[in-house]
Amino acid sequence: MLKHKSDLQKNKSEKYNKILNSAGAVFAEFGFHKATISQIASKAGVADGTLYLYFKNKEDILYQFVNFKTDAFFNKMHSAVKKGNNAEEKLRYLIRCHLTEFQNDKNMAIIFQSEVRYLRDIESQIKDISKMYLDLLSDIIEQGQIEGSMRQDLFVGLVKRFILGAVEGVINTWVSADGRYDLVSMADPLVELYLAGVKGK
Amino acid sequence: MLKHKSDLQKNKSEKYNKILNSAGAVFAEFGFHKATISQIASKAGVADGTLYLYFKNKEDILYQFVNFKTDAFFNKMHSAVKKGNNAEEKLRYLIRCHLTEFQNDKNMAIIFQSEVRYLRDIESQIKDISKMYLDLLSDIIEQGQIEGSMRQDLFVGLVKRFILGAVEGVINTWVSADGRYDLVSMADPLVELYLAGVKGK
DNA sequence: TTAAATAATGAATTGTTATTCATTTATAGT
DNA sequence: ACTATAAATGAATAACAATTCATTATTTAA
Repeated sequence: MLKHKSDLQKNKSEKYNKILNSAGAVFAEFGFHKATISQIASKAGVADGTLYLYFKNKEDILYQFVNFKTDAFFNKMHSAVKKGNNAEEKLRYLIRCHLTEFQNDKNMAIIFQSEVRYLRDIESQIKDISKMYLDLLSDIIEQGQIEGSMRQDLFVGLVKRFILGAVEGVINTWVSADGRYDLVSMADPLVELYLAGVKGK
Repeated sequence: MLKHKSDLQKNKSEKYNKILNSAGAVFAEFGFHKATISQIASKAGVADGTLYLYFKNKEDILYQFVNFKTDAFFNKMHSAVKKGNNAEEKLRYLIRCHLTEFQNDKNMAIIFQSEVRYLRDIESQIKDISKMYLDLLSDIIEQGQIEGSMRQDLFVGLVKRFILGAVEGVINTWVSADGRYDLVSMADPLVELYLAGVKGK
């Protein structure tokens, strides 16, 4: 019966996901290089060899993890941005969404923030997080300029990196503090800083 | 004669520095983990075993490199800040100095920006770059608030991370682009963004 | 000039861990 | 129940690279 097949698919995919999540946890805790296949396998409750039925090699596990998370992340980001009726709102929703997603998935946050080096090395195959993010920001800023809510004299190429860098700085601090405070509450103050800057009246 | 001794010192220290610089280049190119002792040794023109006369182990090489660079970097940063007569000027000199130093020492820039993960792991022994930097920023912001050139309602803890994050974002982009454009020219526009934000009049 | 003493060498050793694969276990269809 | 197919196992292998150390070269000082 069909049931069999779909059960099988489901199990396969369940094991695949189990491994992927375990890997996420182990990579986040020890870093890609210090993480071992045995650690991941044992956290997933399978034998070492089993990982090689689902993944080409260790690097492929990281690769799949990041691509999977990136996809989900960007779907949410796009939805969030769509909710805004103008550039300012879009920016606000974008930053709130970013911080919310990272706060809700600390393993992802740690891996995205700390495995920069390794991700750069495989970046050609990997969905490029920064690129997609920066593109979103470009659109928002350009819209803001058209609307008049953002300055005409901004150099978009710099502003977008400025914005992304600052969010990442805030996330890094949160990661360093082991996620012990509420990251999402930083969103609005952060956006306010982007908009108004630090200069006195 | 004394000459002998000082020559010896000099040679020793020359070889030590040769290895350190070679290591910097190799770490920057391949990343700490993929860099091998043989690569470093051969770039320094010595035998593999020689590294162990000057350094405890591979990790110690990175450790010495980062500490050495950090010291030099912060001396420059402190001098730069001192040149400013008010908070705004100090901030401007700080950012200019940061970008200048990183532009002039790309290996250092790459290692500081990309080996986050590894540096975090040994951070207890290592001079903490972020901490020192954030402290400098705190002082500047607080001074700005006293002077009235910076808003009273700023949450300094957030603002300083915001500023550091944004510079690092700009540096990361430059590193990704393989240092092909002038990083220092970003300093003034960046400071202008910190101060005035992106909001339209 | 020569004998300590010091520095440098690089092949051999060691340790680690990713990956393989012969074997075992589970599943599906008849 | 039985066979064929698929999935899982984990001990054995392979690959790699850090570290060591017996040996060689260089420097020092009398």
